[in-house]
Amino acid sequence: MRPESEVFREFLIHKGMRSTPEREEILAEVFAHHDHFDVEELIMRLRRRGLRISRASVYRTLALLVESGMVGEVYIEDGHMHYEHIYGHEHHCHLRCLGCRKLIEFRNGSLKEMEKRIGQENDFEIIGHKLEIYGYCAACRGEES
Amino acid sequence: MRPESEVFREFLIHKGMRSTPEREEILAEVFAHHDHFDVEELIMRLRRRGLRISRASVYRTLALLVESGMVGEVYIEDGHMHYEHIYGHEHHCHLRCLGCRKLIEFRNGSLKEMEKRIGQENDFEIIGHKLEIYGYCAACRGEES
DNA sequence: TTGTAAATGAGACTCTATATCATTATTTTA
DNA sequence: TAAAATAATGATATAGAGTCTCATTTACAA
Ligand SMILES: [Mn+2]
Ligand SMILES: [Mn+2]
Ligand SMILES: [Zn+2]
Ligand SMILES: [Zn+2]
Repeated sequence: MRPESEVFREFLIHKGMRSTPEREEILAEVFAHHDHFDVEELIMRLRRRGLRISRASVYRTLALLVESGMVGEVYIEDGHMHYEHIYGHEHHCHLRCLGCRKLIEFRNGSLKEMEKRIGQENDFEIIGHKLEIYGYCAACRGEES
Repeated sequence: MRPESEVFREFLIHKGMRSTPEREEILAEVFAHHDHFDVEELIMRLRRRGLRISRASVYRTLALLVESGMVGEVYIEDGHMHYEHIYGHEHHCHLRCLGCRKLIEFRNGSLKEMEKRIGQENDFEIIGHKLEIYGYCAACRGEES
């Protein structure tokens, strides 16, 4: 698998855009952790590494990463957008606990077939999906009973 | 099936809250159309009916309707929340066209079984799900080729 | 009818995200 | 390499969604 930096640089060049230190640092930080982060958290992580990249550039670069398909948006009912890196990872969906708000990842092969069927039934060319299942995790069920 | 107003009133009473003309009018308007609306649109519809209900009350009442389960939140990448009435309707998911942004509803029986399996595999008590599939509708595919 | 607790409405406020624009950096061209 | 052209950055202003405050009004129950 080709390194993230290379793929991103190619994406930028293809769009007639430039590779900059800021963009490379943000990319590196985004791929340094596997979790669901928000912009504020990302800025903090960059700061901790001694980098003072402006909020505007962080927002702009995240938009580019999403457009490139290397980063995904995660909807968390929290008033602001969250993100996760995707490139190099198998597609997954999210289980959300309504008790502790924890987000659990799970893989789901059978959605592929379902997608195919739904596409045919609705005359739709399907590119992807977002599935979030919500309920209660083991820990939260235990506490209540 | 019991009328919306009755169900909502019961929900309010159960919470120690009061039934008010504003809440009833908002409820009625929400159930007057089957579509995916935002707060601004809802306020406009109320205005057209000669009602001047404050923005704050509309927001507050929508939150109650969502809490009651009669109304669902619809995530549209548009900078603000959208809603749809749910009570009295079979559960459905959304197909979104990346071309014209149209939102198509579809029903999906096989997700029930999938939910069951995923719940067992992840030790999760599943309450519900949100599935959005995105791709290109027939019209948008036609235009391009 | 009266008292009390809750809801409304106007507007201030918060917060996320975007737009603006002067300055700085990168890339191209000569 | 130097100069010109183009794009990106960062500081800050701005926009917009949604929440909060609080004085006034209303619903409900005693
Ligand atoms: Mn994830
Ligand atoms: Mn719908
Ligand atoms: Zn939990
Ligand atoms: Zn379309």
